[in-house]
Amino acid sequence: MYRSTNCGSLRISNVSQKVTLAGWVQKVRDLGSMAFIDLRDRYGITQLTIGDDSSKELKDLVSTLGREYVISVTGTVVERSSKNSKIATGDIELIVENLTILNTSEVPPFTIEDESDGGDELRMKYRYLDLRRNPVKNNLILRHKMAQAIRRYLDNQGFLEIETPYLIKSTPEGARDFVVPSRMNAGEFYALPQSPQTFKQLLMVAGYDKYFQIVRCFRDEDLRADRQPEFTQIDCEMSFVEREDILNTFEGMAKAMFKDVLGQELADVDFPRMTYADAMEYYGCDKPDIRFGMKINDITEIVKGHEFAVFDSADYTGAICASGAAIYTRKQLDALTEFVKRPQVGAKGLAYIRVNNDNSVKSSFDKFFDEASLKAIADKMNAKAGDLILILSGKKTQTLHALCELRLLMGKDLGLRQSGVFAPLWVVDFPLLEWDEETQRYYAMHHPFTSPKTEDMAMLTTDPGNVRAEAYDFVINGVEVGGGSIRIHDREIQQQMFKALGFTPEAAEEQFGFLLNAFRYGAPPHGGIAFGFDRWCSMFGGTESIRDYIAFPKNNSGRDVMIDSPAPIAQEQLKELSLNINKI
RNA sequence: GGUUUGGUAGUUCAGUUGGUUAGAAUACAUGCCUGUCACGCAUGGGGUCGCGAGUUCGAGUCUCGUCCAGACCGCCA
Repeated sequence: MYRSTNCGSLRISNVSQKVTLAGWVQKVRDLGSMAFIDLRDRYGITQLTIGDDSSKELKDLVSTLGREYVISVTGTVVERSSKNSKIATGDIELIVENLTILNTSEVPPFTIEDESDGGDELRMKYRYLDLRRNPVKNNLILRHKMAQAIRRYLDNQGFLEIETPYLIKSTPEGARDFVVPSRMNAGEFYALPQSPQTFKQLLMVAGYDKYFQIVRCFRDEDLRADRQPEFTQIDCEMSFVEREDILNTFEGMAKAMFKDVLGQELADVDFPRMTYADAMEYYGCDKPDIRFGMKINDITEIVKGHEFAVFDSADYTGAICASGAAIYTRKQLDALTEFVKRPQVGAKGLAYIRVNNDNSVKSSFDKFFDEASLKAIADKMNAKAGDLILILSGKKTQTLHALCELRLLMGKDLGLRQSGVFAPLWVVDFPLLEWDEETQRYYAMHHPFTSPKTEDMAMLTTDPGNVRAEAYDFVINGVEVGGGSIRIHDREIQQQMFKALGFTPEAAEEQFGFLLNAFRYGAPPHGGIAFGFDRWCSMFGGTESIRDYIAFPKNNSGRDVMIDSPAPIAQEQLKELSLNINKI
């Protein structure tokens, strides 16, 4: 027998029991005639004690132990004379009577402790060692709990978990596909799904009116801290529903997660709703962090006419009011200016009005504005003594984007974006289409199966750019956690939609004929939502990188540095697949 | 594709204006140590300064190229 219990379970009530433990040697503290071993497994750490009355054989064996050796020990549980309150088993220790080395270990390349000395790359290369560490292990436990909470909730609501295929067909819309060559069909390729979108809609046609799946999805796009080429979605779809039914169902799921996983009771809280238009106007982006206010004010008109060319010539001037930031020094303001001028943010410069404690005002453009005019701006923005108004000017879209970034930075600076505080939000009424300058055509903002809002339907042919979609995003703390829509279930409208997207009827038929066909046979009204599971985990776990919540993630370049993939394949394999590599 | 930061001992890092034998901590090894739990003390080994070229009497340090890694922009229906 390797073990009778685990390293996290023994307590004072187990004293005098004879037990067998197995695990990894975390640390040996050899004091000469006696020694202590911290034995670790998934469940915790138990201290093993080799007393001065132990046999020479046992002491010699202990002296050969190194970090991460796998051992099995038998002994008696005793109460410690000096207890350790830092670990759950700290009241007891095991007096070792018998010790077996099950396997040795080389010295690991980094310390396997909560605060490891290993850098990211090294920990990824030896991920199986990294996974032994508590912080990573706890993240995977959190992920497991979340998956269980989701399945419990959706099962209770009558949802069926149904698997959909991974080997499907490439489509030109959306992200780049990962493709898989077919050996039996030379020159033809499967694509890995970016999402099971069309399949879940077909399940609705088939009458499975409540479907979900915790499913891997694939997108061949550049990575980020919160983006992996393969990631997991909580994919859901329902029939005979309107938007409200979906939002209510999944608000319920979110609340169940908050309760089951974080112990936060939100049953009586209604998640706020915000239109896309308002989100853009007041927060400069479609996924606002509403843990704090600091809304964007449009001051384009009231700052014109003071002979200040920057404002007078601007398409748009917007401002935010940072409470209590009037104390910012010249150096800090310069740093903010540098921040907004970075190409990623894209502003030309930064103007400010400081409302001093005596209510006098001072601005970076005093030359053009008298005190009364500055006060008028401050009043419009409800600025109080001690506040700092930050102003950006330029083209509306870019300026709002820059204001959004600036607002988030100020929120962080002023401590308004606390971890552990969660501000969920529904953003609704997204535009249906997005104009692309480069290709001179419309693209579906969500996807081509999204239903226009009924009242905007008529504009689909006359003014497609202003059609709103029955689409919604679920946002927590400025992170897009999920998104979905009511789908088109009418063949005619779906064809109109493809037409608006520039598909010829033939192309639409070739790409999505199976769906259009299905719509001939009694497709019910339906809609759904998909949540980024990895992101939601990292949100609840309190970190920004989703890599910490994936057992074996890929690095910035899409590589798995542990197994060293992707990798070339053998000439014979290429031949079997009828492929020639033509490296440019 | 672009912006930016970094690459020096097993690991995390320091390294001045270009100047003698490249340091610290930790890890590791050996010895001592009876209550440790970041054990302590002593001793010791350990370096292609990412790679290549250039400038120079002399390059870890400066220049160019290149590779790798991180963050961000584009991209991600």
